[in-house]
Amino acid sequence: MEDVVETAPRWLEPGEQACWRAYLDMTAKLNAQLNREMQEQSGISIADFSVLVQLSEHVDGRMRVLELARALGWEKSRLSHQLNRMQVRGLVERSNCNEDRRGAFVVLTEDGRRTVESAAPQHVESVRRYLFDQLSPEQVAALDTIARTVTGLIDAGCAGRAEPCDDGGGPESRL
Amino acid sequence: MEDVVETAPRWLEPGEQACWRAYLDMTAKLNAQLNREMQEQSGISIADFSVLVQLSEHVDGRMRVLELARALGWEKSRLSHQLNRMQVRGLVERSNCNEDRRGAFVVLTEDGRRTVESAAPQHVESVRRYLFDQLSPEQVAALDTIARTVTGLIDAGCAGRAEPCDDGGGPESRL
DNA sequence: TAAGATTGAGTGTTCAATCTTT
DNA sequence: AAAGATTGAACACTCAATCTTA
Repeated sequence: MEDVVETAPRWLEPGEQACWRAYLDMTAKLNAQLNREMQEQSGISIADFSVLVQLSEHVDGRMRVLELARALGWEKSRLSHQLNRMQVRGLVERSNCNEDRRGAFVVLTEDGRRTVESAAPQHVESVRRYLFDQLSPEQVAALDTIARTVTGLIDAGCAGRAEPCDDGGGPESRL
Repeated sequence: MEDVVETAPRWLEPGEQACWRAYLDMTAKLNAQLNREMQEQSGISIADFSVLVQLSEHVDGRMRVLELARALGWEKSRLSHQLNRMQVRGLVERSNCNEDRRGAFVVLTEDGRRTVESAAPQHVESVRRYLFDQLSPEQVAALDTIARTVTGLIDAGCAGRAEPCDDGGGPESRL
């Protein structure tokens, strides 16, 4: 009756299982910790900081919204909401784009620039303390490789929308 | 005059910088992708799933709220809100604890059990596809070591801070 | 019609305050 | 008072719908 192909699930190996739990734990706690410290030290969130960093790395602290969204890898609506909150707090301003009236610019305010310049060194200290001070060069290289592999795979499958291409799960990987 | 200890900020090395950006990118995208697939395939979020998995690993699918919070490493208020939403959707129920009237039990419903049992194999497939199928055993080991190092450090420092630093998670669990 | 961007509703997360029982 | 748990408000993220200009 049940013609459903009910393949016996391939669970993770014990080592993989442990690694996955450890990974989840690390990302959750590191993220929470960095956010907490950023909030305490500079009064902004990591998301705020990410936006400010991008802007501060551009001439005049000025960027097109879509350009910013792409640089951050964020959805445009997320960025729009984020910019609203930041605008209310005086960290950024918006201005019109004359070449393409559909578009808009985001501009760093003086306050925004001061904030990011004070937050950056402290944030680097945190990242160093929790991560890079703890890792050997080999571990840094390994983490970098892993991260690029995973990100590359997701980016490749996400061409436009979800529905990842199921390749049958064979050992033939794109790498 | 020089009361302000203005140490020149020690920026990250280029390699560290690249690694950090790659790491942020990976965690954001992997998390988003896994959530998307879970939602599409099983109609629940990763957070829902985590709760269901914990409950399903206990006798009678029954746990004290605080026990559950510790197992997940979540703040109690976050869990409480989460349980409210899940209760509305019929995935869990609450019941009183007779030994300690302050406490409460969370219980898996039939629907909750069916949901987690159907979601688990698919989720494992996703995790395998995006992570473990891509990594060598050495990379898995490296990631595990890195994760434990970082988590351990944060847990150690968190003495005066947040809630529980749990680990020692179940030896025999699926995720 | 499509591109650039914003809005609103629904959902998730955090912090502080609250309530009950020990 | 402390422990177990819930609540409300503020903030953050996602999806779909919308608005304006190209």
